[in-house]
Amino acid sequence: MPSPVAEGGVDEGPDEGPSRTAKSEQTRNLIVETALRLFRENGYDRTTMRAIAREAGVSVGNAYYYFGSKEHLVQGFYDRIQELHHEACIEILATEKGIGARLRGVLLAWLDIAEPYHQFAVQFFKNAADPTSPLSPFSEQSEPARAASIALYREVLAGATSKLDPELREDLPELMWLHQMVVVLFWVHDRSPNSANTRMFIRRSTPLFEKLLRLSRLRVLRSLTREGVQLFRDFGWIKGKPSG
Amino acid sequence: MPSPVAEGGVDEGPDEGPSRTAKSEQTRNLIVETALRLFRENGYDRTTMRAIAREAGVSVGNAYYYFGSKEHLVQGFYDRIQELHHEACIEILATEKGIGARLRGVLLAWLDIAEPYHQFAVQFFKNAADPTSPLSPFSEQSEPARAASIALYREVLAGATSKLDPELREDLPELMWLHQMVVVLFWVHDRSPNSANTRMFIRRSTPLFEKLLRLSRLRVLRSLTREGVQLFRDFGWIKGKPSG
DNA sequence: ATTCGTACTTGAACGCGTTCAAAAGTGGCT
DNA sequence: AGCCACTTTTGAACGCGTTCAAGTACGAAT
Repeated sequence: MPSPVAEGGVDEGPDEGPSRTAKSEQTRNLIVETALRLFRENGYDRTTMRAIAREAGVSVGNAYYYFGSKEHLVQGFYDRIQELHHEACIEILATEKGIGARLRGVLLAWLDIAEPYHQFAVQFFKNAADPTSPLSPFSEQSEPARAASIALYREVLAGATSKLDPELREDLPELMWLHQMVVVLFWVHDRSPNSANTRMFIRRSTPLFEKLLRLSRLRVLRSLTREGVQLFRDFGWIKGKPSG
Repeated sequence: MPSPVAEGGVDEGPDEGPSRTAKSEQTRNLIVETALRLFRENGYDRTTMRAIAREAGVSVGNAYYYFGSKEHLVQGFYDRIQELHHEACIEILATEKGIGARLRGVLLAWLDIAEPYHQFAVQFFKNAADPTSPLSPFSEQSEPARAASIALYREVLAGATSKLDPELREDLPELMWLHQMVVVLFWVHDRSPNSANTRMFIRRSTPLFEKLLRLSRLRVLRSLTREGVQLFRDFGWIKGKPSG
């Protein structure tokens, strides 16, 4: 499927791992597919690198040639989820028009897609808490995935009919992404069947969120809102210019 | 220092690990002290169980007799911090009277105490994100430490002179504990010298918190506040009765 | 003093993630 | 063909956390 690279052979690939010839791409995919299947079937901890290599028909060392560590295989999980989620959101955003409903739909869609990996997600979320890990959603390596996700929330906002504080509107997509990180944290801890609790949490918290947005336009709350947003900016959680 | 247990010899100790004779208590302490020292000096990852055992003058197996795993040694870190923090807070709470100042003092005191373990804290926070780990601050095993911490925030609130929504007041200590978890998460990610960013974050967010508390008494915000608090209750994050 | 039961201690061994020197494949050049 | 530089693949070996069958120490009972 992927067209072979026509360059001289220098490993100047923009992303991680060795250069991408057709052959190596094939092996690479074989390994990550096998790994994700085993993760789904047996969980992350019980899946050994030796088992992944055996099932894929390669040697352990070969897996490490393409992926720096067992954790790096999890990046495949990110990418897969991202892609499926984006597809699923297209039709949701085409139908729903209220900001609350759009947000709710997007979050619930994520849940549906991530559900098969629930038990395995516990392990992957350990990395998220480690700022030194390239797998942290805050890391530089995760920037593309993060940007794509924030762009999605920009669409959520763009198509919504509700009136909003224009100053807040600018920063909302990034705040919504942070909010999703909270939802994911909730989900990881959720042991109820089919993550019913997380779904209930989304259904109940999104109307509150909508109400909060409406109230933020009130005069009494204006200064609080601004100071709050400025705090987020100054610490680099969202991109707006610092107050300095 | 600890009085020997005078019982028949059945291992019915209320907390984890084997029974506590004077001898075993000594060995246990020796191991955890050595571990914490090495964690401080070399970080968590670079400290091996073999090194801990060697430095303590015992065998590896002996360390595992007292502590179920390397992670369990981290519980010693929790306990140590807890104790020092409580001591430090006594005089702070005796002098400061405003709710914002009290909260700020308590949080900054925690930072001062935890600072020597900063690099090691990254590792320990991985466990916090894992709900299946007994080391998670949300786990059953951490209940005593969590209760002690919440009691501290009850004191923070009790001695404060500010007027508050009485309904909110009841649940505030637990909400403040959740807030501290957020501060810790921030701190773990903070790479600035002497955690200056976290200190700045505390200094700027506590006044906002105070302002938010005052505003919560306004009529327009009442229903939002109630629904928000009820959400926290229904999902068991704080102890108030569910709305069922 | 001997025995007995329990508390404590040992260190070799296991399975894991990971590394690395060396082998095998691949394609362009003469 | 033969050589060369490079990419890809191999699997034994390393160090780690952890386990466990076997040992030792010690107070109480005989």
